[in-house]
Amino acid sequence: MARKTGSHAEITGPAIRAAALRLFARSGYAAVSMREIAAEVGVRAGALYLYTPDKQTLLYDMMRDNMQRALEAWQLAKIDGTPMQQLEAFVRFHVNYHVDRSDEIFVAYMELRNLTPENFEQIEALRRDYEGEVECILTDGYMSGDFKLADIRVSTMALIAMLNGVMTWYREGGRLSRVRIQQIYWDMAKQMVQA
Amino acid sequence: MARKTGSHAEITGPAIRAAALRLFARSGYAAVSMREIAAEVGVRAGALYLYTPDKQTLLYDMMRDNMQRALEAWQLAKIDGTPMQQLEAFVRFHVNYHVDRSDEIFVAYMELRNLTPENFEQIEALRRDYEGEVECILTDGYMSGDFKLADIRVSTMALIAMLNGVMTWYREGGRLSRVRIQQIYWDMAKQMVQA
DNA sequence: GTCTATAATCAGATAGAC
DNA sequence: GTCTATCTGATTATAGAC
Repeated sequence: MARKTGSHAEITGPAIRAAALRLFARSGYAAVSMREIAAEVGVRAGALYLYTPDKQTLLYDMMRDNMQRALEAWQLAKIDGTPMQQLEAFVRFHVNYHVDRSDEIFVAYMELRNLTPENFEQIEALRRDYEGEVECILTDGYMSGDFKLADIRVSTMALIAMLNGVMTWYREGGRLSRVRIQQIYWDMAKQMVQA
Repeated sequence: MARKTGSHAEITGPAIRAAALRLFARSGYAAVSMREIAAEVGVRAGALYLYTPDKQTLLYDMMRDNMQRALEAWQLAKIDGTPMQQLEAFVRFHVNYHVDRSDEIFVAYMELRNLTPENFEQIEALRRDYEGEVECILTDGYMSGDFKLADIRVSTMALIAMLNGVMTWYREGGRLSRVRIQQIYWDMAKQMVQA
């Protein structure tokens, strides 16, 4: 990995973000030093500051980009249709996205408390946008009588929490295929909301 | 809080554990210094080492005690009966316990990666014991035909993840009473497993 | 049992050479 | 664009006074 002096802006920038993501996901933001990130990339710690003003901004930019990417991906995946069809699209999207990008999602959930108050507000707003998408679907289904829910807000939190669980246990090449896992979670979600 | 020299072993020990729990829950193990814990208790950092050999052991002892306390509490709360009755007892216990001791549970989930490998193994074993209790109930219900589950293992993870969600949003004095929250989660859990 | 003082190390971040 | 060297301050943990 070690490398001599030279210009590699195009690869070093993304490499830093990738290394930081991997290390933050594994050990947590506070436990990872700038020197560790640099070593993973193959540069010295000082070189990192050509790409980020400080460690906090490195975390914040990463989380903001990840949340925005997730929101954009959902905007592309969402469909028109009945509340039940919309919910199925969401469950399948969410499970798939969490399996594909578990480090990003893991950091987005675990490192909220390591953001400065101002940065936290920004990320929290994006997170609420994402939650709002689910709450809209559940509200539509509740109003139309398609869903039976004791409490829309709690159901939203419960559904998301249930689905998020997949990222804590899923490992590539495990017992269950991605499609099978999608199907299992969709079966459970359907039962949770059914009228 | 500040206090002069004197002997207060009976109160300082518990005070350290309480302060560490609160601070670890709020900011994370790696982001909390021994000085911060000491300041919260009203002593100097050196005094902490009369009560713990090091910071890692402080975390490990706390997590082990918390997991064991949770397991013991469940042993007292669990009942005989049909799988459905046993599941109801578990859901109500779990939600109640998470609401009552959210800091303990939060630390137990968030700080696993800050344990040394040996300590992690111990805590992980206790966590698996707890999960095993749920998996047993679901297996019984599946075998008897009371529950309809696509995959017992995934259902176990999904149920626990869904219930754990309560600790991320519940706040004392909020919109919903504890009994109401128990009921809502039990309704959702029941729908998730119903045949 | 707690304090003060300190050792030893490591953190984030910057300056200037190449 | 990266490195070496360094600044400044914080960290865990210990030793010895009281």
